[in-house]
Amino acid sequence: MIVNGITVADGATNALREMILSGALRPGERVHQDHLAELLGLSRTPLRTALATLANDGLLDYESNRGYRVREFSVDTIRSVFEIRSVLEAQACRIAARIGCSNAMLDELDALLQTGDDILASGELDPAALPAWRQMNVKFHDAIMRETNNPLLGEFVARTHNVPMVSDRVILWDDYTIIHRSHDDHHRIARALRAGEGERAAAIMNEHVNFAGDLLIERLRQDPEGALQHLLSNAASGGK
Amino acid sequence: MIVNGITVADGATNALREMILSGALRPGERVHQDHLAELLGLSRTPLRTALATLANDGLLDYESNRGYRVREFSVDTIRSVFEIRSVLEAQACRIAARIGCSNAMLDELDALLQTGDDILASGELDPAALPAWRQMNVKFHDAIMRETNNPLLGEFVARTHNVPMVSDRVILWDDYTIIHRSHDDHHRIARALRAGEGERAAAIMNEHVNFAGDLLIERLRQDPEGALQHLLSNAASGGK
DNA sequence: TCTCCGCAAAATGGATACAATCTCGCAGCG
DNA sequence: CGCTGCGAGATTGTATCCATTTTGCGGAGA
Repeated sequence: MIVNGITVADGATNALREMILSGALRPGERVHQDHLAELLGLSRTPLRTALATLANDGLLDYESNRGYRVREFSVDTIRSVFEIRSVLEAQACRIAARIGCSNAMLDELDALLQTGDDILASGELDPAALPAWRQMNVKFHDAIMRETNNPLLGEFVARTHNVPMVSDRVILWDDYTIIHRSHDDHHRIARALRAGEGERAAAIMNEHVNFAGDLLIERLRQDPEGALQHLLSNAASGGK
Repeated sequence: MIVNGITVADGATNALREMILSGALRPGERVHQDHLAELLGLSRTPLRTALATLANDGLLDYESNRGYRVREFSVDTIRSVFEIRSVLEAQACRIAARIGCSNAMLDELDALLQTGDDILASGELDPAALPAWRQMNVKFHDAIMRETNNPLLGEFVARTHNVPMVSDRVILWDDYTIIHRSHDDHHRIARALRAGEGERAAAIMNEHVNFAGDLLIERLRQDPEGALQHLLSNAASGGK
């Protein structure tokens, strides 16, 4: 769905999304319409529109006459979403290769690869470089997605980002080796796409996304509360 | 999103979905709130809730202060959705095989296969048997989906059904050879799942769904108007 | 005749009021 | 002592009203 941030309801939608992703509204918590409307300084009508939107996005659960609650995402659910994202992004590689990537797109990938190389050149992970890295990463995946000429595919992947912590805005920025390997995946994916090797690019992309999921879940298991808080604030600060 | 059809808004959502899928509201047509509210016998408030829901489902387009229009789906878009459905359902096979299918589920698949065999036993396609076939087909795909213990996967596949004619409720019921082959796919998928051969089941499922898409698109190209009208009424009569 | 401006009608967005439903505690009974 | 049923408060669902924006027609001027 196209969002034009002109109406009050759209503003409320964005505000609520941030509140949920940032943890201001806790998973499982019930959403009081009167209370929230007063907090946001609007009436219940646009608020309800926003709530319906977020429920359809999968961030809220709804039950008749019992209102909305913030959806709870188990670790299993997060794993599930990575499984979905991995096959969708892999399919994007197949389609892009089949159609044939444009030179403009391949050049854009090269520029993004260079950006990543520069960030990693120092041999260590500078926390200050995280936002730039995140932006590079999002653009890289977006560029492939756009090249498919399959807007639905992009829509579906965007939906996976509605699950907290699955977004490619969330990066585990603490292990140089892992990040370096991840960027090496980017290099190999770009090379495969340039060569028209769709299945090869798809295979790399599939593992690329799946491993990110495995890593995230491992961290969540090791330190559920700490990792969760850190990652949520990480995501919230990366607003699009 | 869970829909419990208790409220007026939920009823309006379902009514509108049928109107769109059945073609009562034509693609590109503008949706007048006052007019529709009167037609459905309710006020604009629940109607607007329903419109917002369907817009998020992707059946309507929305623009601020200019209301809703019925979304137009090109043939390319339909092709795109089959590409998405094929990889998602294939992934469902992988997951189900990895986890290991329960005996209850395998028995259910066997019963559904038998139902299909019985319908095909006559050696020709009886139009009267279409609803039973459609039900069998939906249940077969659903059973695999449920076995993944990945509710998100089912949610995502359900979203693909919001695109007219992509739903597995829509069957091209005119070529015995093709239907027979399709059911043979079902047999092979079930056998592979029983044997724990996830990748094999996934490969068959992928082709199974993709071919259905190719077939549908070929028909749409041959006789755009006729096939479209026939299939839409086909889908509308198959309400869940 | 064409274009542009402006106003009026229509349609949407939002606020408020009212109805229906649920929640939860308390009292009465077994 | 625990369970059931009732009722008041809280909360959600719907209707109606008003404000804002869009749209389209018509007239004035070039």
